[in-house]
Amino acid sequence: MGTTQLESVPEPKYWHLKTVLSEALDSEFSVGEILPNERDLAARFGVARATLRQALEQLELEGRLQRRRGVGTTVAPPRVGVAVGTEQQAWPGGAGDVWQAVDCTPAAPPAAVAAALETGPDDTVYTVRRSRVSQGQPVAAELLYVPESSVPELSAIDAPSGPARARAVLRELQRLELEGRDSAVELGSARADDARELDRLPGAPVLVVTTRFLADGRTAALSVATYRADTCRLTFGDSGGVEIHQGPERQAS
Amino acid sequence: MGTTQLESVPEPKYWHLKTVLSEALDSEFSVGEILPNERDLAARFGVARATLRQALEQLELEGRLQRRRGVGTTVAPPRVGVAVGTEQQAWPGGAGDVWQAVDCTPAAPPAAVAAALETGPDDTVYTVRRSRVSQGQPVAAELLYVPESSVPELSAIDAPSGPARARAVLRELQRLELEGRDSAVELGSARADDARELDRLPGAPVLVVTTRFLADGRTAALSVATYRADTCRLTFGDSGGVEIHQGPERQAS
DNA sequence: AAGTGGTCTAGACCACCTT
DNA sequence: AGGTGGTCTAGACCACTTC
Repeated sequence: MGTTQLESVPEPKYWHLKTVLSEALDSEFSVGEILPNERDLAARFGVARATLRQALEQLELEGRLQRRRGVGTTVAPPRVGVAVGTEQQAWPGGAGDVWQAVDCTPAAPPAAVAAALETGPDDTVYTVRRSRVSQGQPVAAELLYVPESSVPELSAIDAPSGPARARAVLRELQRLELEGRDSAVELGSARADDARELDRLPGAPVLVVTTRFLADGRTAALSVATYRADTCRLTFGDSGGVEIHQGPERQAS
Repeated sequence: MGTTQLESVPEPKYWHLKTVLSEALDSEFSVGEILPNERDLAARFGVARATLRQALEQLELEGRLQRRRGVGTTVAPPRVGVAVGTEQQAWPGGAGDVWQAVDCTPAAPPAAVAAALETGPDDTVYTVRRSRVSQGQPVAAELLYVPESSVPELSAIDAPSGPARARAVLRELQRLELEGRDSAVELGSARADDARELDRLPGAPVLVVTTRFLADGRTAALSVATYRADTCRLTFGDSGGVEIHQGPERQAS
């Protein structure tokens, strides 16, 4: 009879909430502004705090919000574009490299890395830790695996301490002729150590960029770089990359 | 005195749970195998269902699990690598294109797209919907925006219906000389229509690849492609890209 | 000390798929 | 009809930051 079936697929509350909040962010808030706390927001929308949090989580995943424990929830600035494709058609550590070497330890790598490097289980592989900063914020942490066979001239005496040894390894790498690289991007969640370096909680969503450096017809080095997914837009290709953002952007006073 | 402060930073339950489950997946389960249901698993580990779900969500985000309402939770196969960088240094729709045209509607695009295309608010822009299938599974949905000025010879009479008109637009595009492209990758969540096409729920995590096609010194077309983040590894560069996976892989019987 | 977001619980009901 | 995952509630306590 008269029971017209509108809303045959009822929208979940948190989904509708997300839409409402998203529009409010565009029209009523400025970048950097602090939102009301979760308990107040939940009460205002008449939902449980867990439901509100589900909406906030999505908005944070999309880079619209930033939440910090003990502080509050703020409107996030647009994502920063970080170049990962070109601009560095060279070895890590070459001219114009945006990475900063942290330290370097010789150790047997994880099994999956050893397989990709085609090294035996007992071959030593240098693990270089590097970090990348953009606009004052840490955006990525990297583990660069360099098998000993790629830097045969390196002697342990060259550099006793952390960052110095890392730079020595990178310098030795330049002696090889780079034949090509290929990369892959996938979604992951931050390990505890990466999370600390990226100023996020463990499990935060990250974009994992795995790059293989080819020389001498084999994989001469392998980089696993972990980018903050909430704040970064990875750009590839000729120039900067496209920025598609949703609404008006204003600056907090 | 004796109260040695181990575990000064107590690990959250869901995080520990995730680790335990992850190891169990490596050693005791095969790809495609069905896990016990959430209520049983929660009881077995002595936690609330919500806590268990927090762990499962992370594992799904990392591509280790696949959950389907009404069915159950299964062990996911390794992510498929999908090439997005090279292999198609040509216009969309050219030889070897892996995309399948769905339909095409002339309409005013979203404001953000119009800005990137540098078109006026009243210029008509063809919106071509395409989909990409890999190994029998839908992996991506694309919206390709082509301003009318990029396909001046196109007449509406050429192709009355959906897919045919889409192909006509792509064909006209080939007449321009492609000068370059640049792309950006970022994390997003699936809109309702994309989610339906990707066989996921709305809000599912996706990798959004935005590509600008340059010709005549301007942006001649703009592609916004939405890839399933749980099942895809985007590869760029010379060859296939590296696969780093955690543990042993077996096949379900 | 007070206020914030992060974790956790023990329930309830719903939408979807299989049988 | 019965079982699955998805949504939602109303609380509680904890970790962290700021005052």
